[in-house]
Amino acid sequence: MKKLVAIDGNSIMNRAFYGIMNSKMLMTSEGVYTNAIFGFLSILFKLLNEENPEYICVAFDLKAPTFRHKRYDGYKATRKGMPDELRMQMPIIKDILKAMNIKVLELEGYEADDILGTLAKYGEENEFDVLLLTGDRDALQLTSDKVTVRIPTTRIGKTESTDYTPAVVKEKFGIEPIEFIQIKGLMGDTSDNIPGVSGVGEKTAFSLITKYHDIDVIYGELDAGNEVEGVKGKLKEKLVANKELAYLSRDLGTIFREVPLDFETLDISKKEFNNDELYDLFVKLQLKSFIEKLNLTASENSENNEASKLENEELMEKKFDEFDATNVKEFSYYWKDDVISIYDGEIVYLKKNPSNDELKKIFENNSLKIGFEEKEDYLKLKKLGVKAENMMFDLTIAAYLLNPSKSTYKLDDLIFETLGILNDVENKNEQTQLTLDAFMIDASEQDNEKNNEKLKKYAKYIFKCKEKYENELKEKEEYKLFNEVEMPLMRVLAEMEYEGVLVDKQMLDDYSVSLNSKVSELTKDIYELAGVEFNINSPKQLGEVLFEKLQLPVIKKTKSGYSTDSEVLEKLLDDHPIVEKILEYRTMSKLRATYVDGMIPLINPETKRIHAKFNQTVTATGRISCTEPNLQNIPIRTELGRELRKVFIAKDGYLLLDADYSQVELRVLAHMSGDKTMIDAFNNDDDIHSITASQVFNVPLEEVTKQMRSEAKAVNFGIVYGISDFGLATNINTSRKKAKIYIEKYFETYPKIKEYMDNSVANCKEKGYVETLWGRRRYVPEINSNNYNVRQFGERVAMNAPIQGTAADIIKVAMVNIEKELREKELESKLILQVHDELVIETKEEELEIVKELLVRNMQNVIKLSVELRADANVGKTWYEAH
DNA sequence: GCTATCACG
DNA sequence: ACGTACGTGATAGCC
Repeated sequence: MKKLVAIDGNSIMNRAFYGIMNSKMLMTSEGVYTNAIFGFLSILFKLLNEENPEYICVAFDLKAPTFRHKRYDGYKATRKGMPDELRMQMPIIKDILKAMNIKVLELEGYEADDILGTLAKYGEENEFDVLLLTGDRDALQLTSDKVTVRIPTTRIGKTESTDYTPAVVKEKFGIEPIEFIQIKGLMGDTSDNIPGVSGVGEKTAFSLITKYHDIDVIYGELDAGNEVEGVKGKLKEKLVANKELAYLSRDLGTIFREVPLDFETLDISKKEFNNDELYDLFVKLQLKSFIEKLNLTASENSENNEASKLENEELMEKKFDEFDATNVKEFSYYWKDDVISIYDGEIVYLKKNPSNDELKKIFENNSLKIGFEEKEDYLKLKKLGVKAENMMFDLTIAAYLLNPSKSTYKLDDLIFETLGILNDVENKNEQTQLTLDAFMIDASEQDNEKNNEKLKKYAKYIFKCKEKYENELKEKEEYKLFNEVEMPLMRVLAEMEYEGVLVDKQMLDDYSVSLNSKVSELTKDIYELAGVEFNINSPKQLGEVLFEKLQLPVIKKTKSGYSTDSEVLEKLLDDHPIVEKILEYRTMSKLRATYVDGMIPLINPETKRIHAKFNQTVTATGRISCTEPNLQNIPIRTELGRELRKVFIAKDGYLLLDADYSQVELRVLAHMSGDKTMIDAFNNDDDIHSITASQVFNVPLEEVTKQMRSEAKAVNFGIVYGISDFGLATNINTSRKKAKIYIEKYFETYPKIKEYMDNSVANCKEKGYVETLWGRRRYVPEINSNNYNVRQFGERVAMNAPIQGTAADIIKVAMVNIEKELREKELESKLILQVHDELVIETKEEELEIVKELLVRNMQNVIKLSVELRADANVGKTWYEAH
């Protein structure tokens, strides 16, 4: 039997949109959402693969009113329109279906459901095996011997589904498929605003229909004045009173199966995909995985023929010996494992197992090195004794500046997005070929050859990407930031990683032992107080003990159960002695797991130092992040945690010199907003939080209490984060009303700040991005969302990113200047850490005074703002003393 | 792989 | 009526 598949396009797109939305907001770099398209196609390709139907089509609803609207004014009246993020994906999916040569059916006056019903009927009458794909349970009424309804079960990341045959329907719902319309008649449908019989819900409807199968039977008996078993009292009254509505609802809920489709001319047979059109669409939508999955290729006929040319043109190759870096102004390279490929814009060179001398020939010269993740190369070379020069165009960093919100910057993705080339499509095809031929040709030899070809292409594509990126950076006025801040900083970060920070391993080991004994003691106490042994680290088990066994009041819930975070535990302190122990346990076990046991294996046995990674392309705001380990979140707020800083020490003859900015973000805000009151406060060297408190709480400066200052501080922070009354209220534990008054007062005190914030939001709405003082951009597509929460988030981002980002710019410039001056003055002190507003230098004792002056001066003189930048320095043998 | 928690600026 | 403070990373538990 031939297979016919009919899909409810609206319903599946809807499912896909909400199904994938939470996991990741898929969209192209220009802000075109693709999550529903991605989900729809994932489901569609899976279906095509598994079913391989001879006939297939997709039905969509049209906006025009249907016969149901004419029948009943209220039909779908309460339905909200689809969100813009989904709406914009509808025409695109239709274009894709067209390129796939899959028939799209839309008929004025009918819903997709009706088209599915009509096709199903046609299929039944003409001996087809019909499969209906929809997310809507209403379609279950269509199942029959020949018609199966498939409903995807929305699971994030997976496309699973349930197939409904009449047997499955009977088993799950206890009724025949066609009886679903009777159910509709009784219970209606809130989402479509079908009334049903008021007061009759799911339970009653199913029990009545299981027994009587048809509302005609029920009303027949009732009209005849007979007793109907199970229909008494209130229920009987309601059924009688709402008879008309019941019949209307049944009609509305009945899928119409006589849609005027001309089956004579309708061609829904499955055809070949149009490679060129699909390729172009997927390139535009940046949906690389589908190009891979379908083995689509760039073609000369496609819109993207530039990509196809680039991909197919012959590469001129010369022997590596003929490469002379001093002869070219720039070249790109790709270095993987033991092979390095080089492209100078015309000629490609390949070198296997380069010697140190050969590496020097490549990298120790003045020509511009264009690469991918150059920091890693710089470090690798430095460890080999090669000093890379003019390594000043890194694709990752360029791509990051152009869009800092991406989660990864993989080379294949960058090539795909900028050049429209999918780098390993060919490779995939050939790989299957290769296994077949393996017994005839030396596979590894061929493998190597393929690999070399790929490496050469990488070098070329990196060169081509650079041209585009350079232009784009210039267009967006981010080139100076790239060339004068980020690229020089890359080297500074590499040097910092190379240096690392010295750790007192003995002290760390001792700390581990003492924490171990404290943790086991606490564990014992907790078990005793709970009267049961359980895993204290499991929030689930802990929740059961606290809130079920011990009956403590539930303060807050999480998605999966009781919340047991420190905020909740603080509130329960007086209710049970176990709470204090748990809080202490948490502190200790956090210290042990993350900062002691987690850190020990990261000490390099040769240098005795921790060489953490400083990442330059992670944060959306321009800050640096730090991993393996994260040295930017070493405890300081509690004395116990702070002790840990004693293990970070300076080597013999050296000291740790630590300087941090005072209130950079607020100073940046004062400058960018131009608020005179705040500028004056900073320039008078006043305590900004106290000044704020005195204004907001309406008291003279001398009468500001600690409590008031602390709350004013929270308001200042809140302002920087893009304040809301709710957020401030939870933070300082007060009412929303009071928080609102504080904010109003704040804006009265600093009127220009209010103006600046409003302006940031308005500007972002118009341009789609915000920028820092150095022109660093962050795109904020959320700001035009129809979803209130998403939009609010966008607005906060628009307020916060320029401030946090400008502060990041400032310290980055300082770092570049500091490293440069240290180098030029041939000092032996080295920058080793950055913690957002703090820098640490391991400084030679004899150099201390020079370096201290140099450090503070460079931090303060980054830029002349309308407020002074202030940095304060401290010295010590350990980080504990220095900060 | 996701969730909850907690460490920092 | 609804739920939000901004930016990160590491660990443990759990599916």
